[in-house]
Amino acid sequence: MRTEEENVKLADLLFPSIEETSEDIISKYPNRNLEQESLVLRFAPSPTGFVHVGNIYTSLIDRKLADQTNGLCILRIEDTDKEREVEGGTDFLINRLSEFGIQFDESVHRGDYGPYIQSERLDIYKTFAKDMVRRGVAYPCFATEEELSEVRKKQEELGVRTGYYGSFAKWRDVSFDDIKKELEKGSKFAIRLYSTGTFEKKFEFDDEIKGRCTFSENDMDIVLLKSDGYPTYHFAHPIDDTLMGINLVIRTTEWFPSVPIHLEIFEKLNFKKIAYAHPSPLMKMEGGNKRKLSKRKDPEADVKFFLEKGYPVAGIAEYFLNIMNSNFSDWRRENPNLPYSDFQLKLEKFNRAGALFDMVKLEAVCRDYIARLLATEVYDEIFKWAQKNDDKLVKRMEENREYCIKILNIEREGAQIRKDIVKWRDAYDQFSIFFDDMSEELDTDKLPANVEVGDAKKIIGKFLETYDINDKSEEWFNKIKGIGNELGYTSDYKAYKDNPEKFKGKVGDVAMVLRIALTKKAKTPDLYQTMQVMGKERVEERLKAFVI
RNA sequence: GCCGCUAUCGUCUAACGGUUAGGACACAGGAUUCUCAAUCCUGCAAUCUGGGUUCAAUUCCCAGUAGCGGUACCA
Repeated sequence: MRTEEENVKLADLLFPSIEETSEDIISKYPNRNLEQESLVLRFAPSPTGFVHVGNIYTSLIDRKLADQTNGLCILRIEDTDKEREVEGGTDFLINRLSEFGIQFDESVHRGDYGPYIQSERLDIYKTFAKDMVRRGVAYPCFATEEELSEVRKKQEELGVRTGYYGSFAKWRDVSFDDIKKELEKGSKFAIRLYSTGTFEKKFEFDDEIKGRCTFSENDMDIVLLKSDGYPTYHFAHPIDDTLMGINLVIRTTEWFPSVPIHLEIFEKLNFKKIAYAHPSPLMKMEGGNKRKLSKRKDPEADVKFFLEKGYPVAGIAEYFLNIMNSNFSDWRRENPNLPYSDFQLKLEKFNRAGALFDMVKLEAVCRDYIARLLATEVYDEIFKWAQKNDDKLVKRMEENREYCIKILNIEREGAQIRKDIVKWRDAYDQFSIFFDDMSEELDTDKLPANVEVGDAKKIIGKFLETYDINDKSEEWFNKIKGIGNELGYTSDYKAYKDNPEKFKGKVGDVAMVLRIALTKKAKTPDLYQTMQVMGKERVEERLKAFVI
């Protein structure tokens, strides 16, 4: 047991270089001048050089809630684990986030409540740690890694909870002199919380997503400051979020069990508590079990996957919104033309279990999203994607802007909207039939089985004789019917169905011949529109080549 | 092991204690059509198990089971 005076002496002994007090620091972070309902949120990732889809999911919640309440969304870099840190990780992260349209009001290079990188805040944490030692609510611990794992082993054998608590907390009540002696030996120390909780005591707590929950009080003397001088998450979180004026902490459920620890630290720091919301992470089904989307096993866990393939970031956001608040899809149906930012996200509507990440549904949402766009907008998006992924495509699109827009506009304006673009990479399929150098080779096996190659050439020959680009759709089709009837391909489907043997085929076969002669493909958009977009010259050229 | 959270069609989910348990995606069939897509119609398909409470339970309570998370000088 140490006296109050001894604790004051101990604090100075432990942190001789820290001269500021915690009050000094707090005074540098004035209250934010915001409306009461405005939320100040923070997205606080570690710069590991990898951006997980879950990061996009979570940061979207932060950004959205801040926007909805005229609040602020802050980026804070949590680089306190030197083992996992990657060079350039922070810039990489910021760039990736911005590719997904996530911007921050305060970030590494901007804002008055920084620094926003934890490794630049070490003195702040030390100041608070010193203050806590002085007040006897924290203490130095000299236990080595080996000693700790031995204790853990013993605890496991005994069948009791593992951890540094109660009688297992060797350095908790050591005398000032003994600590001083250890210090003089040059031993490294961590600073631990002097917990006063009782594990047997339960308390209730309200989470903004999970609702009312029951916890045991924390009784672990968890590490606040590691022996390398860096804070643990448990310590940095209350300090940073308090100083930065955060009023709602959103973080995934892996933090949920640590709530009692954090609440106790808030108390010992004399800080006002901050509301929490713990959304569940995105899951994946494997062998009948759910698991978190894994960096190693799932390519789609890395946002690079979506960026490279060109999934529309707004579509991804809409899919996430769907998972967060399932009423989003109803809202979308009622408001097809509003941006998703108009949707009111509600924390209380979040699902409490983990949702499975469903690529099929994601693609359906992306498809619908793109279907709502104008051809020019689709062009712009594909172009932006190509600038990062395909120089040849950029060139092609620049040189053929109007042509490309016309292509993308096929079956887009009007009641019938094609939904065959899911991602920008699908542009290749859209463009390929319209550019000679992207075209496939002719494969006569694709012709309908009942049409001889000779007949096919006859069909095309006859078509060329009467082809007029100025024909309206109806006239155009009448000509095809006429050619068919002349050669024994009926346009009377009923008659054909009743007596197929009386005919060589039906008009559909004739149209198919034209389709293949023109595009080399059996599946294309509306043929009439396709020909209108291609233009007279290209159509005639391709058809003539087929006849030869 | 201990602590906590969760449990409705294959998936995401909706349902003041009273509903033929609703929708979306997927799937199957049909209509339409020059192919494909789109569109429209139809179909398939769910309250984890067992106890309570109640006139009445998907809903409230308890237990079990399962899944998830935590149990670090990682975040």
